[in-house]
Amino acid sequence: MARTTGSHSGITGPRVRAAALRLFARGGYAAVSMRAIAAEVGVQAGALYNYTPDKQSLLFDLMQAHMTDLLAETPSNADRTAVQQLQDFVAFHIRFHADRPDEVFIAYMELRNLTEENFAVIERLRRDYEDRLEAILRAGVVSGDFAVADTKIVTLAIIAMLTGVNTWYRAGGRLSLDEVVAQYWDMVRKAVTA
Amino acid sequence: MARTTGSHSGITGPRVRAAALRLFARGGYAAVSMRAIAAEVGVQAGALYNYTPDKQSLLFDLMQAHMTDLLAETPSNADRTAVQQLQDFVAFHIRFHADRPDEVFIAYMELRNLTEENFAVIERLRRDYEDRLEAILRAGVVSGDFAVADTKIVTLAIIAMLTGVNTWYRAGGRLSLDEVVAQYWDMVRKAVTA
DNA sequence: TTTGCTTTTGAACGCTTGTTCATTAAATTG
DNA sequence: CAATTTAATGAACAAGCGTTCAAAAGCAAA
Repeated sequence: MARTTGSHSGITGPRVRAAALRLFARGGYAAVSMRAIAAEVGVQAGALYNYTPDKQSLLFDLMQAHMTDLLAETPSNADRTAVQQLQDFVAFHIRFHADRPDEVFIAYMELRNLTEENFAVIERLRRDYEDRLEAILRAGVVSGDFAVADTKIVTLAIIAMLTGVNTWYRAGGRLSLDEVVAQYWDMVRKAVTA
Repeated sequence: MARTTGSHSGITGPRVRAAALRLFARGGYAAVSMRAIAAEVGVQAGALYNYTPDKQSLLFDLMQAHMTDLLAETPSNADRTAVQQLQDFVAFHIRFHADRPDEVFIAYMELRNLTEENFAVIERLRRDYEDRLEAILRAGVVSGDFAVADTKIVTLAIIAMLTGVNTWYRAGGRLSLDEVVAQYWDMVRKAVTA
């Protein structure tokens, strides 16, 4: 037999990406075989190559889509004060990442499994995101609201702290996301306030 | 030929662990073959099994040694105030981790490549370390020096922030380690102070 | 119902994987 | 120098890897 009953175009593609996302996040890119992804989809390994040229592209496309979404949804309202913009950023970062644990995990853990060219693309997007936060911090320093000696370090420190939420936060746990956001905002605000 | 000229007992073992450490940190556990480790040592793959029962033990032993060292060297001076102890902890964490980038990378990235039993051991050591910091924070809350709503969250937030230093700090870079420690201590102090 | 297109199968390709072991050579001991 | 111990080789094992492709089967349009 070949084509199985009920198989349709347009549905297998997304299922391949979803399976790769789940399995890469769970076991790591190098440890997940194309046959394992195919099994998750319910298909033979050869069929995957109708939807991706190779395994590397599967990883890269997932990471690029994630970073592009992240940048597209990052709030930027120049009418608000630096303090307000920082608060918006903290809330956005925590919520966006909490919604996409698998994507976040892959984006941070599988960088070294990208080819050189693909890595450069993702790295650039990551820097763009960091620059959004650093711009807010610089504006706050200029306005006198923030007292930070080195905006680059504080940028990286804040992002590391916020992203760390994903290592322990689980929906339905002890704390609501609102409470988490409030507590992290409290720490960030105090850490940067003059 | 078998045993090569100049080969000695007692020297290959450490070299195997050092090679595994370097290569695991660089390429990831799953992507590094026993033959690649052997080549780094300058030996054939079979010889590795004089020094480790299998690949998994190689990874586990590296992680366990790292976590055990970390706990053994964590400062704990009950004579000092909570603020002083927190400052000691921040300085220690940054310096200890900056000295061991490969070990740190592996300890955070390769957890999912441990067997269930091995994972439980490492996870326990990690929690012990977190508990050290949380104890300091609780003492500071009791003494009135710290104002933190949830010591567990703040513990995880601080550790994530401090460990993030390893993603960008390089010896001989723009900032000295003293400056890095001073800036992070400034942020941590402000974030937790009443 | 036949034709043509799309999608999947299943086998095959060459290569790499972790691990074992009889053999051999170097180092050590007496 | 001879006997013994230690350590490394190199071939072999079965299994799994990413990827390709002719053949087969389902679907859509006529």
